[in-house]
Amino acid sequence: MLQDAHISPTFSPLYRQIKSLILQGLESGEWRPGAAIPSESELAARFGVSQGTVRKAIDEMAAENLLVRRQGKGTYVASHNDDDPRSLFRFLRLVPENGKLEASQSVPLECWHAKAGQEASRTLGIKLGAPITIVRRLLNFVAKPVVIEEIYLPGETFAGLSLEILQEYQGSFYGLLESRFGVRMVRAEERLRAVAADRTSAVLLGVAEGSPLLSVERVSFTYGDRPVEWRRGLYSTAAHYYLNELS
Amino acid sequence: MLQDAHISPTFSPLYRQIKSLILQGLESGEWRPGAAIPSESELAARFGVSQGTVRKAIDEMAAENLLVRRQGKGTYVASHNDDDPRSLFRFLRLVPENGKLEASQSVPLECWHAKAGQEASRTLGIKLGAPITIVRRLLNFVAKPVVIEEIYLPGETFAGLSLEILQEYQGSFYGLLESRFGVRMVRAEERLRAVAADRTSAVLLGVAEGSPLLSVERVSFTYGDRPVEWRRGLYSTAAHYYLNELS
DNA sequence: GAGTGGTCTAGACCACTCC
DNA sequence: GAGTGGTCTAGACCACTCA
Repeated sequence: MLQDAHISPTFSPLYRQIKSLILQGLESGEWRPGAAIPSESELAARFGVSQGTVRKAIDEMAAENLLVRRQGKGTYVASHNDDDPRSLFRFLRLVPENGKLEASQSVPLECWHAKAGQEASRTLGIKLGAPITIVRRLLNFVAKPVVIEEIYLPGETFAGLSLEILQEYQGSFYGLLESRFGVRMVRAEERLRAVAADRTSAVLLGVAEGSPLLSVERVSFTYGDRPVEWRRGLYSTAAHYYLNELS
Repeated sequence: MLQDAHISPTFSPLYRQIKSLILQGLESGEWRPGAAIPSESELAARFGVSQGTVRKAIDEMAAENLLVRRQGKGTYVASHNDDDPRSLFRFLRLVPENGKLEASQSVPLECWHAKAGQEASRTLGIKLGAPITIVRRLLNFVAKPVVIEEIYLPGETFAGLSLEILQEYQGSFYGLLESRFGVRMVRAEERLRAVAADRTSAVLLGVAEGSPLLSVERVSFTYGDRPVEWRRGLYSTAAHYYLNELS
């Protein structure tokens, strides 16, 4: 039975308890990304609350991009593998200057294994010296390289990731992590700076050494605000810009 | 009387009609920023709908940062002049490297009047040659200059804006535009690029000429997605970074 | 036509704020 | 204690999807 909503002292409304119960279902893998969760009335019966209460819980989770409602069909676990093109660009804010929506193409360059240094262990919340996997890749827009990134992943969570897997996979990087390792990225923080291009980056991006690049450092989180990815990208903003909506 | 919600073909639910009615009250200035709007039950009576329907309309507007709910007190028109420090930093995403929340201090340098060129007229949605006001200013963090910006405003909307007014005013720039000109910024789009510092910017920011700076171009919108501000800033990201939350 | 989410209602009670 | 927003319920009906 559910805790009575009105006892307190740490008052938590019923719909939030329902929310965390649904969240448990997501974390435990009971409902996988892309799959449908039970209908509102079914959940209401299971949890012993009214449909309106379940509705409010789901509403909040839909607003947080954890669930996706589809009228007439059902409620689904949000996924990076769905057909909605927006979910592809939800984390990549780079837009071509001419406005056209170009498909970006990922070119994995390297993938190797290492031990977590101080910075990696701190940002990923793992032990110093714990295994990590590092991916180096290029992002092309219309066959021209625009982004070079290095991605740091906790080795235990993504054991078995290799260059071959990256090259084979059709779809987005987060789609791969989701379908192959069952880890779904829910939100991320990006820190942006302007930096000068070093020699190797300049060559890869086809710009002059020392020319200004946009440095984008990202930490991504899965359910429960657990950090599971740390990456640093260098963006060439000669023909593209980073678009951000403030509200 | 309200349009019946179930006639269609362009079906618009009742609560959205209520929403646009409340929006009218905001645009017309019936309820000014910082002031309280009528209670839910009062609005329900006025519009001839149930309280739940008004509630849903207000919920959406609160999610869009147009209104602010305060339990036990009432619902208020969102303002850049409230005491909540978050509303100050809602549009300035620059964060010091050391993590401490520093107060930024604005130093107006110049304020002059001109005629809108092609770019200004297009982004601000005004006629070519229409009057515009241009503000040039520095942003200091702990007495050190970190940002230099130029702000383009439609002259008719902000008639009378001068350097003296800018220097006198205590509070944020958007707070000034709001209390003095009755224009509230609701959302904005920012386009970021990495650029090399030109001579004058380098001097003002205390960096070497040619060193990388973050160029931030912003278009801000008031109610009804009407653009009313265009600005370009150059951010020194030596000791600060631009923080963005992706979700 | 059955099942899903979406809207709308009316009413009860709770939590918070202020007088 | 009166007034506000916040939660929860139960029930009706609508819009959409799919078979």
